[in-house]
Amino acid sequence: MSLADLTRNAVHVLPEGGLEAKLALGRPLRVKLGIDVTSPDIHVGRGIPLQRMRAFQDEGHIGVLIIGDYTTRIGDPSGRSSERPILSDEEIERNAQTYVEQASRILLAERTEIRFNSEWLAGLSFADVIRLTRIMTVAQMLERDDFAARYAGGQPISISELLYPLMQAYDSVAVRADVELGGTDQLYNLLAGREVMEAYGLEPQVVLTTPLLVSWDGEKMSSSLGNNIPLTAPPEEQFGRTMRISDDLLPEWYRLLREVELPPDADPLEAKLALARWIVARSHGEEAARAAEEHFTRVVREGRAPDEVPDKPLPESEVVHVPAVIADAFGLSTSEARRLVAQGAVRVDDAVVTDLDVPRRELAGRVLRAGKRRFVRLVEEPEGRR
RNA sequence: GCAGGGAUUCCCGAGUGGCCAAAGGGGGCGGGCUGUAAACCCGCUGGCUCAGCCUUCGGAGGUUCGAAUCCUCCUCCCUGCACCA
Repeated sequence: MSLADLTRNAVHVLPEGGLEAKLALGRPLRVKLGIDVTSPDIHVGRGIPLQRMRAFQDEGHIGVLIIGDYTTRIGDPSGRSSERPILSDEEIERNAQTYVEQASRILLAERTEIRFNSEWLAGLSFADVIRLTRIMTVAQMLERDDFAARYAGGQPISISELLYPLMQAYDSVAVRADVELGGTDQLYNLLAGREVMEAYGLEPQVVLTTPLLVSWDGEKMSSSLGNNIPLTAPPEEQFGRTMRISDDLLPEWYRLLREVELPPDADPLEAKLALARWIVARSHGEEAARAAEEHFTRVVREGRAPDEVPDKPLPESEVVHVPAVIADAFGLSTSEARRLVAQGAVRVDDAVVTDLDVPRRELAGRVLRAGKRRFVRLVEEPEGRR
């Protein structure tokens, strides 16, 4: 029974029988999951392996969360056609710090061990690195799909990128992992971990992969594509983004995220709303989920202004140049703002604005709206002044 | 090292002296429609208080009345050859 929980939704559990053997050891297993810090967000898709880690924790095992602060300096090329940008130390540091908090929305804190891989990677000597590189061959590396594709397509592959799987594999050595979790795109790296562990005289880890979550655009969820739902995004944002998925993604999302089957006769709208509530509630609690749904109903379904609209002081002049106000209030260029006006997307208290210049008295105290989701209340008094 | 090819607006990708703020697609934004921030249809998509002006086509110079387009140098990428104790 517990084995089924541990491997729910798993795509690969390798080698065959390996997990059973590990469990038979009768001690808490060390279950590793490495995460890169290239982006400041962990999204719900990346939360899937975290959910697996949680399942292990619920059975008394230890989750070892590895923050790839050092590996990020190289950039994992998995599934990418080009090298990731190298982040500055400050950015890496800033991202890493928020990860623990984000992951805690899913993990059991008391059974989580958090490690930064700079802890051991930074101290390796050149000779140590050479020893590591001897374990695998170029041909083995080029077997990896994305490397193979890039090589065949004449795309550049830097030597440092080839080192990535080895570094990640060495993490497994350093933390003595029993099991390593990851998305299916990580299969190669996880298996490399087995090989490297063996070369260092350790019992190789068991590899468990989970499916990649397909987002509303049909692509795998990814922070760099912008089709993601971050675990720490504001409630309304999480809710709205969830509502973007098409109905036929619902069964998959139910299975992978909620870990239940969507009843075949379920009403799509109700099911999607329930899913959105669940996602928000996991991150922010029931109350926030309720508020997010209310916001969605009001703003998106009914097209009305939300309860809380931020204030925006009007400029001093008698006649107000609307594009300038829009640009300033919503962080757009005045050209973009002009286009919005030209397209009839700008309203003041539900009346469509057609003039670029409007007398100040017709604006004061009213709600300015640009498009469906941008609202601001125009006020007389500049903030912080009296 | 040698020889070719390449770098275009957020991305991909046309454009090879004026008709170019630059085709087309993607993405994004907006409007319509909708249970939906889905799908679909239509429009917009460098900046600027905008019938005009200003700044873009890897970088720096140059030719020309006029350059993304021609020339020189530089940077980066790709391919082939050479190298391979």
